[in-house]
Amino acid sequence: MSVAIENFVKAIYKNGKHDDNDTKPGNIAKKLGISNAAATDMAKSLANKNLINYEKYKALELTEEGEKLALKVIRKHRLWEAFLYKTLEMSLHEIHREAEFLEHETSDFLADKISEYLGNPKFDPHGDPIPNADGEITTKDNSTTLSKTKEGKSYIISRLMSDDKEFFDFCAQNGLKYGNKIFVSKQFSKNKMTQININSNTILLNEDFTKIIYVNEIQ
Amino acid sequence: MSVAIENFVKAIYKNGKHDDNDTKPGNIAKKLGISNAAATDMAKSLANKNLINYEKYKALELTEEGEKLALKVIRKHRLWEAFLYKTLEMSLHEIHREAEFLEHETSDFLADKISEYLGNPKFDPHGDPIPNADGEITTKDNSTTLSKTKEGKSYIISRLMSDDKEFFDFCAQNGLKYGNKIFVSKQFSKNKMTQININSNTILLNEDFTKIIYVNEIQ
DNA sequence: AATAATATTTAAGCATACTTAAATTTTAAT
DNA sequence: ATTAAAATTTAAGTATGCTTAAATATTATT
Ligand SMILES: [Mn+2]
Ligand SMILES: [Mn+2]
Ligand SMILES: [Mn+2]
Ligand SMILES: [Mn+2]
Repeated sequence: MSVAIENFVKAIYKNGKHDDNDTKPGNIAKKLGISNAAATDMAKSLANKNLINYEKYKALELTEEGEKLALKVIRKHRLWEAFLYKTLEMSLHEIHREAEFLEHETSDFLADKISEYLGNPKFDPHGDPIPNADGEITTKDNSTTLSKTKEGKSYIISRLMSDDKEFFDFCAQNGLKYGNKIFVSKQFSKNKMTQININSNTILLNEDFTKIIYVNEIQ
Repeated sequence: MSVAIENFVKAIYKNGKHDDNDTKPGNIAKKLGISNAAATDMAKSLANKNLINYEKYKALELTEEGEKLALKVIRKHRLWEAFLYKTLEMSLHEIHREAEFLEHETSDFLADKISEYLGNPKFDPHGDPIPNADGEITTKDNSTTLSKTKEGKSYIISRLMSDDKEFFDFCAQNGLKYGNKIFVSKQFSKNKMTQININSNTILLNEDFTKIIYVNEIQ
């Protein structure tokens, strides 16, 4: 399958996960930076290949086969991120940028080799789950966003959901990293801002960031 | 530059190295598995982009710019081979197969990271030289093929020039590896077969193999 | 030097993945 | 329920990178 097709089914899969964002052609088009007309064309072509179900004017739905392909691409993406992060010590932003291309030129064989080398990790360096070779994700996810946490509790960072360089730079500078511990000292004005303590520093985060940082409460 | 273009200039560069194989469209076409007509089309298009000089019915010649691009692709290819060979312990055949695709989706930044990780190696696991970031190859190559060696002398393997799985499998099984030492015990019938000793085994190689195994004499 | 064989180029056509502009349908607002 | 706004689809067209078949030029053979 071509790069265009792989990016397309991946975009449908990701948009489909969060029902706020839907999978109508226009949204996929926006995500991929192509015209709406191109998205409609591609939708028809993918329906022909049995990768999606397409009904005029309706949201796009992946078939089982389509979802499998999407998960394969996502698996390769996240394995690359984990591999480059570990071996070459690249930043969260850099690994994502490279993985976006490498994901399409990686044999299943190589993906498995990388996975094995890393000890078959279940999560990538952003905390995103890595599908296994059969396209299954073992997501027992009971994490919440930082914006929903309670004052006076401690949490472990479980996921940094973004692909923005500025955000990742900020995280790196302030020790906001997958697996690190933070303490929520105050929630301001109906959770529009969150004050946390980390590494004996106090930092104040606004909603833009607290909504993409996922955490698990420490019992 | 597209994958098609990168493979094309790389093929011209490689065919141009050994004047037995020339760089006329037909030979490039054969190497890439495309029609002669497609090769002519591409030649015109590359001339337009100033990557080659094209004159009807003549051999194709890379411009300085074209050669730079070819060397960049070759650099990435060989860095990938070295990186995968080291980290994932893949075979010579496997690393080549993967590198053939990865070479086109690797930023200069990532290539430099890989190079640095490996200690800026000058040769890949086949013994092929790796161009540096400026596209320079430091090839002070005084190696000869095994077919030209003399009885009773010892040599170090410096290069395995092939992309054939059977050959590499044979090499792996018999300790024929970049950097390993061999002793030439006999040359048969005008060097059509060569008998060598390696790891206390005696093996007899015919010309198909002795012409793609390069060695340096041990003084 | 003429002829046959081989290689290259031209021509016409196709699939993919895009574009913009116009037509149509859906959705939202009055 | 009409109407206006927004999204989707259709239509027409483009660039890339291929194909096969025919025309043309080069190279090899006699
Ligand atoms: Mn990513
Ligand atoms: Mn991608
Ligand atoms: Mn190789
Ligand atoms: Mn290649």
